[in-house]
Amino acid sequence: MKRITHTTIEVRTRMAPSPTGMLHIGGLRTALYNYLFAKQNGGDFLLRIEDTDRTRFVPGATEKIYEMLAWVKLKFDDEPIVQSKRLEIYQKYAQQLIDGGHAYYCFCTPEELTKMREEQEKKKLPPRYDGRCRNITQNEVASRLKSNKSYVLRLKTPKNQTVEFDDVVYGKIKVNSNDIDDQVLLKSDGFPTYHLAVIIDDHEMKITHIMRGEEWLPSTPKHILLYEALGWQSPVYCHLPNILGANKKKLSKRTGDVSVEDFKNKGYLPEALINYIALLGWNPGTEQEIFSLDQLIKQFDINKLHKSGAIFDIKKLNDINGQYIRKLSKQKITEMCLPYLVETYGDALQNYSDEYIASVVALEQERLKKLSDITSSTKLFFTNELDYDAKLLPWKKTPTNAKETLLSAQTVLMSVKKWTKEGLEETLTDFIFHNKLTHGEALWPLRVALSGQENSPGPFEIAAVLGKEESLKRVRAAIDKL
RNA sequence: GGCCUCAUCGUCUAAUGGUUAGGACAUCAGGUUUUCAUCCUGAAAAUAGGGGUUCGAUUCCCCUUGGGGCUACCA
Repeated sequence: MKRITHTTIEVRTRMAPSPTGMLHIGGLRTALYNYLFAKQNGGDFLLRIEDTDRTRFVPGATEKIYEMLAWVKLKFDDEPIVQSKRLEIYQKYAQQLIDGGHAYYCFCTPEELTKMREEQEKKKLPPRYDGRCRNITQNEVASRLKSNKSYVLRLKTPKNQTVEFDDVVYGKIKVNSNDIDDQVLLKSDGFPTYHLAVIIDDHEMKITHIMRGEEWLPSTPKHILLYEALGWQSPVYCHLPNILGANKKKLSKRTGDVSVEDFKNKGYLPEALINYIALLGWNPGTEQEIFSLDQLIKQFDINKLHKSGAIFDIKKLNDINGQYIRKLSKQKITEMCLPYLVETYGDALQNYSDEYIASVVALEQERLKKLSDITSSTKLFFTNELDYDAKLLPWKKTPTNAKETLLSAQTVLMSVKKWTKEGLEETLTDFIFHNKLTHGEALWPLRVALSGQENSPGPFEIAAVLGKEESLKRVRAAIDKL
């Protein structure tokens, strides 16, 4: 296996998405590893938009990719390369391949090709181009071109030759060239296929290390052949195992959220997402699990990349995201939760002060797995009327005392001078002590009275946020229910 | 089908010839003088199977099984 030790040349990596949809988690991790490796070696991380398939092009997708990269703070160097603007370059090298006898014109129609494959399938042969256009004479080619026949360019795969390369994660890989198809290089619309474009661009961009998904592993021998045909030195290959869904298949829309934007919208922090996906296929070998981007740059080790695919586990992401959320300052977390609150409560939010909203958010901070959770747990703070079942009020251990304790608690509350969490706690524990009550029988009904919920923050916290008037109003309403 | 490839708790993983196979998430139990959450403690939980090599295999080799990827004028 190829081990990357120190690099004497400048490291240049790239991310090469195709604008056919949203940037997804797998693509982000590939980008991250490329970024980390480049940056830890003081190199460049480049971006290339692979838009050679006009039929799958999605308007706006490129912009989304930029937006998501910016969100996770993965900065790329230089201007992005856009493949659709480089057709002459691909055509120039394609000609070079033809001249060198490494590529040939193929005039087969799509119908012919389907028919060919059907026959191969019937005979249980591997579906592959049978090379029928391989030996068309130059004169014949010239005359067909003159009559404007539609054509593609195919790789002239050498026969019975071993193609081998050394992958950083998978080690030595050998393939017999007989198993390599005569891949189409230039499509009939004049656009290159991935295989042609990728080697030309990587060469011209001076990419030194290619880290890409393992789905490219089988086509790498084709790329090696092309590098040899053009007389170029091939970069270092480093194929990354796929990120898997719960079904152990490549993560896809069917397994749940895969687009980075979905995670952003749900309130995952970019730092947490980056932290988590960095761990999907790599770890430093220590017990550290929380990493900033800078720490990842320092500690990432291309030689410690795993071979097998990791299942994306939302529970673990939630845990890490929760840890990041808990570290946020009160001001920051409030800012970040505000859009979700506005979306849920709309204009009603106008009735509450900034301080009030901030203290509500602060109360929920340690409970949040993701920012969007803020909406479901804060209803009790943004309503005038609590709607709950009176059966919730009595404490399970002393169910008969609810009304009585609430009544006396009410009296005590009315006398509280320092209406703060601490003040309330002091007064009420005092009250509990003097009346020989247990905490549960006094605090459970009070907490339910204030929250209307089975689960909520504690009564002191809620009352402090709500204020004296609203708190007493709720206690009175609870007493009326009993 | 063919080619490539992978295999440690449910999940992410540590341990590359000698460990009671470690950690984290999730789960369960207990504690933190009310619930939830946080925090703390504890429990249960894995080397796919079979052959070798070796004094000794999670670790090296082979086979089997199982999984994944690719097999387009898509990337």
